Amino acid sequence: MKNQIKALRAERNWTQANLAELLDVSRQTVNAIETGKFDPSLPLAFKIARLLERPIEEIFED
Amino acid sequence: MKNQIKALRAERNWTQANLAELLDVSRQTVNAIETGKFDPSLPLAFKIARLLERPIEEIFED
DNA sequence: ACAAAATGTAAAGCAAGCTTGACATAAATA
DNA sequence: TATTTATGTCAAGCTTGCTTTACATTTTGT
Repeated sequence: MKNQIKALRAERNWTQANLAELLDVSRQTVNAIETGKFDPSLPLAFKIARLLERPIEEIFED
Repeated sequence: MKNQIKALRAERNWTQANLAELLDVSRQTVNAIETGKFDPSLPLAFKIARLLERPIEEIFED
């Protein structure tokens, strides 16, 4: 599953570490999701969508 | 995380087994999600949303 | 060029998602 | 009422999501 996290994060000038802290997960988790190593859980996807102010379907693509 | 799967499924007169087959997961998985035992993975949430013709955010609530 | 910050990656371990098989209870129907 | 269909639940096992620690590489800034 692809996603637009890296681009949306960059728009905000957030580092992976910044985003990780806001999401309350580890930096490695953010990196792994961005680089497509795995998909976030549904609750984490909701948190990401809220922070990046986009519907889940706009951030993630199946 | 709560969800509206049971109601949306009922609208369509689908059994848990019907939905499970359409989603390509086990009946127990559908049951567990409906009864709140656990949340679906993000890919499964996408499948559910497509089948039930609603955005993820309308089906699931954090 | 150099140092610092950011990103990528790996291993080991625990938690959550999902499987199959089996059985109990509830709801629908003949 | 009796039988079938639907739902709930449990256990054991496998896979995936996420953690911490650690280190290598790339990018940024002086």
